[in-house]
Amino acid sequence: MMKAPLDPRAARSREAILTAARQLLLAEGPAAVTHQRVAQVSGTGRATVYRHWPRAEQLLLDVMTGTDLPFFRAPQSPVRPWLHRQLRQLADELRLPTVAAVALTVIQGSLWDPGIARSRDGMIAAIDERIGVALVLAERAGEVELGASATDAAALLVGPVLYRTAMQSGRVDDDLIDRLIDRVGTWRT
Amino acid sequence: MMKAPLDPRAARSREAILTAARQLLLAEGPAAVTHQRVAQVSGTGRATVYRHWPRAEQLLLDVMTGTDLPFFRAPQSPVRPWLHRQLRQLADELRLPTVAAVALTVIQGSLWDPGIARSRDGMIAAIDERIGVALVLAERAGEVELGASATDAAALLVGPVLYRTAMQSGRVDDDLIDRLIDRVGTWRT
DNA sequence: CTAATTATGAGACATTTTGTCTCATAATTA
DNA sequence: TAATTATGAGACAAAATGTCTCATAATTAG
Repeated sequence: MMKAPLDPRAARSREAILTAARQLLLAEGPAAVTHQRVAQVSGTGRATVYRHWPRAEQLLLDVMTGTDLPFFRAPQSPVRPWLHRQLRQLADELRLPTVAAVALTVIQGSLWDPGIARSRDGMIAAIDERIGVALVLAERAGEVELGASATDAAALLVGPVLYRTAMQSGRVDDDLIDRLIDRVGTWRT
Repeated sequence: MMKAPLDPRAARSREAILTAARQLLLAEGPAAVTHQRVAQVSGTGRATVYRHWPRAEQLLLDVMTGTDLPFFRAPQSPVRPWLHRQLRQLADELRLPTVAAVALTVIQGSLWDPGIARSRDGMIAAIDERIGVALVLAERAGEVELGASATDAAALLVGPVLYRTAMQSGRVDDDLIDRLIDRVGTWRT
């Protein structure tokens, strides 16, 4: 990506606007992310918000894609404890209002907004692929014998975490994480 | 619940409004459920919509609670095939835009609207409890030896289905369902 | 250092939306 | 048949939306 050498004033405005929009999404939900309120909160002029993002929905999308969720990066051997740490981090972050708001807004927004749907597909594909890479790594090291494809494994691991945090609004304890990992294949250790 | 003997005109309006609101939620998302648009689509007067639901968010909530999801009702013995059928039905329904829209709007809306949060808690508690009843039934029949609590079992069963349909936007095949059921305990059959 | 460029905030402006009325009318009920 | 009541149409003020212009200040080019 070529980033055009941006005028520092524009960069400042852009950043202030994105921050305010994120703040509004957090506090009051996506419906609160309007040009007017973002202008108020960010301290910028209303026209400036319109200049940078003519449509509010695009701003919201940028807020969400801007908050990238760094999960399951850089697998380490042995894979099991690494996977446990990643799932723990995922569970912990999903309890943070910031992350939950972005994640659930992406999930729901994909139903009607193709742009958001693409964003979601990107995130999910990344997660699925990273989990796949990690599990293959574990299998090559003789650490596990896989019982599911990468996408199935991702569903088996992440699905329950999501359900527990977003639906049951409860904590994911380490026992549950262990149980999830157990059921993705047969571990030799 | 005492239902006040309602004027047929009011009942008709109410029904038309709810239908239109559901339709709008489906087609364009919760942001489209405004008094004005609902009035247009339903063919009722704008004032009538305001009379019945002074706040649009309340109307949206009624739309969602009105669409009740009849899952995991009335467990049958043997439990395993019944559980399989229920999960299949859940997966199939979650692929319907109607159900997905309501479900995901509830999930996301609970972050900011306490009323929606209560609604979600009710749904989830019902599902968890029904799954729990079914699994205890199976255990008493010697069909399975449980390896998880009711809420854990619900997360293990429903979580992956939700992740596969809502996030990976893919089909839940019967093999996956079997695998899910397998991992909720040790089955004797 | 100076001059040209450019993003900004303030605000004007027409348009649309929102929320609250009133009122004549038609459906319902007593 | 007469009284009640929900409705649609529309008036109305207030707020929000989207698009302008313009003077100003920050930035950049020369």
